[in-house]
Amino acid sequence: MTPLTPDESRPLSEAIKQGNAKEQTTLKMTQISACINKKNITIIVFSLKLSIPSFTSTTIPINRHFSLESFQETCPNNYQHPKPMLKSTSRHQQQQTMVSLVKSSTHKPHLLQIQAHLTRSSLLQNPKFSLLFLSSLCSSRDLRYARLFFSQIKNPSSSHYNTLIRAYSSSNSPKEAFILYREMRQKGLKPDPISFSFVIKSCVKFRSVFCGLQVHGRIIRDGFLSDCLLLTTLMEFYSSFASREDACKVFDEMSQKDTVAWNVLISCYLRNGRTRDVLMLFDNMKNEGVCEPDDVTCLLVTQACANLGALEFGEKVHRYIKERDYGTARNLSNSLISMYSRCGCLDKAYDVFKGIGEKNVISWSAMISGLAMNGFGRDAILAFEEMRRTGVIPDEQTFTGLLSACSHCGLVNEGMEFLNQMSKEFGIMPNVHHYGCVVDLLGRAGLLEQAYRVIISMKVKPDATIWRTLLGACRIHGHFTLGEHVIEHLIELKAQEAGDYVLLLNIYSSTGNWEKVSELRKFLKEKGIQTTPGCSSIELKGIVHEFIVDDVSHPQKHEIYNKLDEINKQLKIAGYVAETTSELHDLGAEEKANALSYHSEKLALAFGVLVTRPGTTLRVTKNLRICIDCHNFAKFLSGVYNRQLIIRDRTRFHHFRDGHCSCNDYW
DNA sequence: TTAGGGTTAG
Repeated sequence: MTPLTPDESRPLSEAIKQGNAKEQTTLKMTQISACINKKNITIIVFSLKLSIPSFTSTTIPINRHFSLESFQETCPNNYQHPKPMLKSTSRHQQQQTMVSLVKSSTHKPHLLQIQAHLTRSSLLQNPKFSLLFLSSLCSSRDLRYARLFFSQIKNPSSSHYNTLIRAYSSSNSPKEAFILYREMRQKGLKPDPISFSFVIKSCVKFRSVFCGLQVHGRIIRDGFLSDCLLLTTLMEFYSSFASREDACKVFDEMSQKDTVAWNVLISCYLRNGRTRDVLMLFDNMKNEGVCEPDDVTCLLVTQACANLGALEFGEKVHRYIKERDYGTARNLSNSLISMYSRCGCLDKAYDVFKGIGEKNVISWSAMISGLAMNGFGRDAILAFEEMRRTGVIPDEQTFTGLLSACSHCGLVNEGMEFLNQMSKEFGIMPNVHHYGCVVDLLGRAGLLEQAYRVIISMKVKPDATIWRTLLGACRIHGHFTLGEHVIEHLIELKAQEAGDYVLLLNIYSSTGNWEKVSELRKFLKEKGIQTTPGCSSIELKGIVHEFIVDDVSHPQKHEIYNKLDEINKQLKIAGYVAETTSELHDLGAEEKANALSYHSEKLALAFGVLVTRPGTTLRVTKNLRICIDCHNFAKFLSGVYNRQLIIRDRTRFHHFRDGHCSCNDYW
């Protein structure tokens, strides 16, 4: 006999049921529920034999040993034939039992019986009890009973409304919360700050800026602007509607900003693409000393570092995590794996991975994706096999990582095998991301027709990204007829972007089709389509420097351009020849070479060479795909200037060392 | 026993 703990409430009712065969027969027509609070356990036997609800209950202190005998001892008379206890027990006990019963019962007929009984009895007229009962009903997933019960209450108080509003705000019909809020105001009842925050939350959930703004106005009029928690909810509301400025305004107006408020602000910046500012906010928090960053802050900032490829800052956050003893949190570790992988720092990602005691599917998938994006496709597959051996079940994202591993390393057969395996063995239907990897895999391998057939035959609707992937493959293999065809699909989806036309231009120019080039350029000019400027960032000593094509904004611009000229000369001596096919203009060879010189990644690299010593690692992140010329440039630079280079572009990592690229090839 | 806010960990 062992003492009971709250976790054992369910096994307890099972234990009673399984007592012995005789007991089972006796209990066949009854439902047994057990309800536990800090001190006691209440066991309720609910009988279905009688036409009106009848039950008996007993309460045992939690520290006492439980057995079927002790249960029978405490209620010897009622055990076998539960009698309607509502007639014989005190009112308080009745209420207690009813509430316990509702809380532990998920059986609909019971709820209906209880409610029918309540409607007949006088219990409903007691506002305190009706509130209790309403809140019990609200804990059920199905709010229809709560709504029905609510409609039977003659004069619902604001507490009644608040209870129901709270339940609806996190339900599948959040709009009901707003409707109830309006109704209560019409009746002259005033919501308090707590119910306001539920209403705001529901506006976020049913995506209505208009309703949310109305509520904000009312909050101002009712004078609740000093409530820090309510204002945090409002910040989240503005943040979720991409109104970063409004969220900031609310933040500034807060008299007391706690860590959660800072976290909401950081999450707002992260969500709205102001990633670099997230790092600044983290520093502000630490330096101002008012609010110490917590584990959630670290999680958010880690993601920002991953997006930026800001390794040094990420390491700083990692140190902070260790200092504050957050290191054992698996979500943080998993996020760190992703951060280090996305910064091209696989050994550190692996260190974090090794340190996780119990690795879950997310830990494994993060590691697999990390290996994949850094060009270690075979190791990603080995990791997957190891994961299977440890008994972890793969999910959708595990296969995304695996398939991208195959596409990065040109493992066509393996990739097709995994695509087959995922649905057959694991029952996971390939989604658009999985197909995207397969299209990329086939496309890069030159199997363009097969890639096209995959898109046409897949069960999910092809999105713009998947067409764009195929367009990229057309660019590699100079297949302009299929490229034109793909653009048509993108136009059909109304998703064609400037970058897509640039790819098509690249296809035309790489095949020397200058007539088509000028035709398309004319078209772009007429339509006013602006191409996205290339942008590269490099992190040095914890500071992220950004460069755009032909950038002249950097304070050290003269030194950078001089350095770039010097590098160009040196690389030419080493055998570097400017590759011009990806350039848009139909220029002379000399002009082309000049036009290529100031791509943003070259500026970032020149700056890196300028301020570091030989032997260092330079990490560059680019928003678009790196062009073949810059790829060559980097390859030569890594040898001539003795720098290890890790360039992350829109699709993958490129590692360069001693004049070689880890992929051994541009693609 | 009406009872609040932030993390899409990959």
